[in-house]
Amino acid sequence: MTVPTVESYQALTSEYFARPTLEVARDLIGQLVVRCEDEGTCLVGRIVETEAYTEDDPACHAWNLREAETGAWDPEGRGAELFGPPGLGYVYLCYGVHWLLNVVTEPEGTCGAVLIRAVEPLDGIGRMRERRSAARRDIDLTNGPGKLTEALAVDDRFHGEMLTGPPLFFAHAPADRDWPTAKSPRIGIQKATEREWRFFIRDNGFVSSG
DNA sequence: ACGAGGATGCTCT
DNA sequence: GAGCATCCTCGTG
Repeated sequence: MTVPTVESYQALTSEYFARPTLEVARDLIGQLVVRCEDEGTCLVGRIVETEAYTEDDPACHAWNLREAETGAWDPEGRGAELFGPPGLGYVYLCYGVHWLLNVVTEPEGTCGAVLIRAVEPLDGIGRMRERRSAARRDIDLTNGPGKLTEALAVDDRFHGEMLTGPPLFFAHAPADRDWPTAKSPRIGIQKATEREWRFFIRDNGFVSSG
């Protein structure tokens, strides 16, 4: 049994994320999240659920941050990082308890991000179990946005960092399989609930229950 | 299986 | 003080 190393993975580049947010959110389904730890070994999960957040979106943290007249945005306002370079990490504390992992999309100067809501553990499951002591079953290791950050040791260290290389990055799946992908309204929000901006692999047990 | 309620910290009113 | 892009525990069936 070989332990996967960083060299095994082809990272998704900043150019990959410099596209329309909905496109990126859908394309990320089936791709990998790679979290490198000491000695070059990695925790790896397959992305099975995402959500899109855009500038024209009342549910987005940076909604209304741009001034209509000048086109500028308040760099100190909440969510200003969402205007940053594609591939940037946007990690924030939810309900004062859980870190949630987003990756910034669209060209720099345009607001957008994809929330990673669930992954399927592929490698490093033993270490995920250690971190997720509350998970009774393996199915509960990473089937939610706050759960996967705990399992993968993701916190605000990655807020404002580029996620295009180690120690935390996204990567092409080895075999580009076509997963049966479905969409639905986003989970846990009160605004713009009619938009079907959540994407997930149909019948995958690691998708969050909502 | 399923639902209620609490934890906990940051932002904005 | 209210509102959150959530999760866990502990009740009841």
